[in-house]
Amino acid sequence: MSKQAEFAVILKMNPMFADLGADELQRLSNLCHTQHLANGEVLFQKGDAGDALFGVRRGQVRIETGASDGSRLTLNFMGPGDLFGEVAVLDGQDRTADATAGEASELFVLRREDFLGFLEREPKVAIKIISLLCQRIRWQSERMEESMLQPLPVRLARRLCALAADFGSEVHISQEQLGVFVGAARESVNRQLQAWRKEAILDLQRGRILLRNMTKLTAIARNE
Amino acid sequence: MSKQAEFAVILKMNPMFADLGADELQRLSNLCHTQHLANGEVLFQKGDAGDALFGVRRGQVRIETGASDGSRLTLNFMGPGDLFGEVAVLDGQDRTADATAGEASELFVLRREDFLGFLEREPKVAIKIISLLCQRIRWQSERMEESMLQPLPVRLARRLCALAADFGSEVHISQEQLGVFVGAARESVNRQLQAWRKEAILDLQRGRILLRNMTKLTAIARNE
DNA sequence: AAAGTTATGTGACTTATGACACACTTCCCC
DNA sequence: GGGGAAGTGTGTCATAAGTCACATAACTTT
Repeated sequence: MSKQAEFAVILKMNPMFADLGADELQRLSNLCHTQHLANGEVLFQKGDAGDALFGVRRGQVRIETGASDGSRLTLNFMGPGDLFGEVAVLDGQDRTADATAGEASELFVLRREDFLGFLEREPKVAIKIISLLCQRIRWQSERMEESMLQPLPVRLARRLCALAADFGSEVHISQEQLGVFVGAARESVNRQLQAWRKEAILDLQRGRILLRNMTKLTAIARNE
Repeated sequence: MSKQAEFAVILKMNPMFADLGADELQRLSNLCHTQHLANGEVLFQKGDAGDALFGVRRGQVRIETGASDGSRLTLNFMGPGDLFGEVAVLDGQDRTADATAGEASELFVLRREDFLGFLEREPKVAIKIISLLCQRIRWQSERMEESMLQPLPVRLARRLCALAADFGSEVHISQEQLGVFVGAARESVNRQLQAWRKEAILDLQRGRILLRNMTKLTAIARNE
């Protein structure tokens, strides 16, 4: 499979591009480049211009932010097949976090200028993108309100399920960071995790959570 | 001033269209129609196709939703100069609430098909709209998380300030509805309002709130 | 004007979660 | 291998809000 075809598959998996036709997707994929990153290499930093969209071909990229106390908090892990910077490529606003390669990686890069040129040549695609952005706006306002109002166990279960999608059943994250993710105190996170350990839903190790019973966990995430 | 020029002014006031050039705005305004509504007449209902954007020329339109128990909750009031359905006109999704004229009204109507045709002819405008939608997405995700985490008094103050922008200092809304707005129990809303009444920030009447001291209220909304 | 209906005011209780305090463990580095 | 530093486990307490249960007050309908 060609590089471009591989990128097209990744785009297709993202809701933002899922509804594009095969032909449109192909023409778009043809605009992509690739870029290699060594382990620990910085892809972009907070404040950089958001001038490209990235897709992970292989390796891992960590999205993280420097906290005020100097410590770093990982906000997200992007693995093969993940796409990030979709919004930045459309509006060019500055990055709001840092991105660093967690291991030697290869990325697909779609530059903003190329993408905008494409949209200008294909207004029908622009209109589709507009629809998708609108959906996202609606979706966000529905989900957000809903999900922030959920009790901590639900939010926590949802986040663990999401992480499991990236990591498999062994999630490598500290309880502190998990707390930041779900907007809760570290202690509260710990107590909930303990409760679940007693129910054999998961096991705990230092800096690691082993998900034993995804069925129960997703049930909790769906709020019973 | 022509009808179209009047509509252009309304569009210009909305963040979604504020960045369009005068010429683009004019061509867009030329696509508008007007529509008259008698007092109590229904403009659209939940589930209808979102096939147009509306601007209020004169009168008042209530956006409301039928609650499960059959009672109606007013979600918003649109007065002269207000625009609604901006997102629907772009993505055509179904209305998520009902709209009824609160008095005899005249509306500007911009139909979805006309608007999409316009975007297709002017891809540069489409790209601008895309940027604006992206901004909105970012804005939403920032504000939302932040604002749901705020304590009730802050959320309540913010909502009251927003309502004041539409109503002036005499906000006509029940405490029950206010509770729905800010996602809190009616009783909690009442207790907070009582506290503010004692501080002379506002006065309470049946179905009505009189804002006495907007300075203090906005200070609270900004979280001290 | 009597009766019913809706909106408001308030007290008592419950619950979820944050805050603080500290013990214990594991890892890392010199 | 000793001494941090970082991560984790738990108890105690404080607090914000929700829930329930009424009492009242204000409008509506007949």
